[in-house]
Amino acid sequence: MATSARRGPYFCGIDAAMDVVAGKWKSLILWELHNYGTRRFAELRRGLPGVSEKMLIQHLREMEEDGLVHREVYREVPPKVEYSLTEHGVSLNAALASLGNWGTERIRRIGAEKVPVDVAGAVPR
Amino acid sequence: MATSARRGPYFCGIDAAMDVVAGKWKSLILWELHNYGTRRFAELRRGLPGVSEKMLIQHLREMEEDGLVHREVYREVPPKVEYSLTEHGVSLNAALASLGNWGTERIRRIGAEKVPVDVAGAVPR
DNA sequence: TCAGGTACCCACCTGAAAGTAAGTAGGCCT
DNA sequence: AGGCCTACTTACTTTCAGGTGGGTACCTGA
Repeated sequence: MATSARRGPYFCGIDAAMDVVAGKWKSLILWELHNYGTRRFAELRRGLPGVSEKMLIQHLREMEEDGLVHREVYREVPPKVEYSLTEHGVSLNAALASLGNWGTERIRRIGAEKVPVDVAGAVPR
Repeated sequence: MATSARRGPYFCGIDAAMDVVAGKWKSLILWELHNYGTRRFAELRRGLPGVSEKMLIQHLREMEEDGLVHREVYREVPPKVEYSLTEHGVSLNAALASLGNWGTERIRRIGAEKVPVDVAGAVPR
């Protein structure tokens, strides 16, 4: 995979969507950016407990290539970079909502443990 | 992972749902079973071009453990096993619909290639 | 008689995803 | 003077999903 954009061929729409959200942290990044609107690199890192810098960067770059995430660089010292969702990122997040509901229901059903991620003002899904 | 049921801990609902659909062929299996209602092992294998027997079995077993798929064994010779979706499998499939639409839109947008899988009477999503 | 169908199980191998740990460059705080 | 902050990059290692190719037991049709 490296850094090149994933581009099929796909069996179906699910396949194409999964290709873009596949990655240990991508749906969480989407969720985090959705909740905060815009986040700096270090904020995201702190918001996703357990993510490594390498994986966070890699996922963000891929999501940028896939047109889900916008990356705004401020040429300052110390460096400042802000990430936010693009229109496509927002719509993908919306499309994930029903899946999130299903998953929440499953967690309740099987009584799985849930990692508490305190996202201020976030509505659990 | 092996064959044990995945059971978190999860960050959120998306996480829990992804855990269950993660796997190269799972969403296709869901789709296939949804279209045909009930399918035998060899029918599924032929319906998913490229899948190996090992992966198909492995995925079916995991989906059975996760309560998505029902496995009906007919003690005959030659052996006959029928797979179908459970209530949870059906609802998961429904929850995947909006994601499928998003993916289809993405395929159109980036002009990705689509592997033609001819599922008789199937509505592409 | 022997290939081909049924639904699997098993051991081994590979490639890609993810983890680990280090380095970079300039500024701020103590 | 030394450590921490920013946002990364690079190299090396580990892990594991998935692929490959074999075997099982029984029956059917050529």
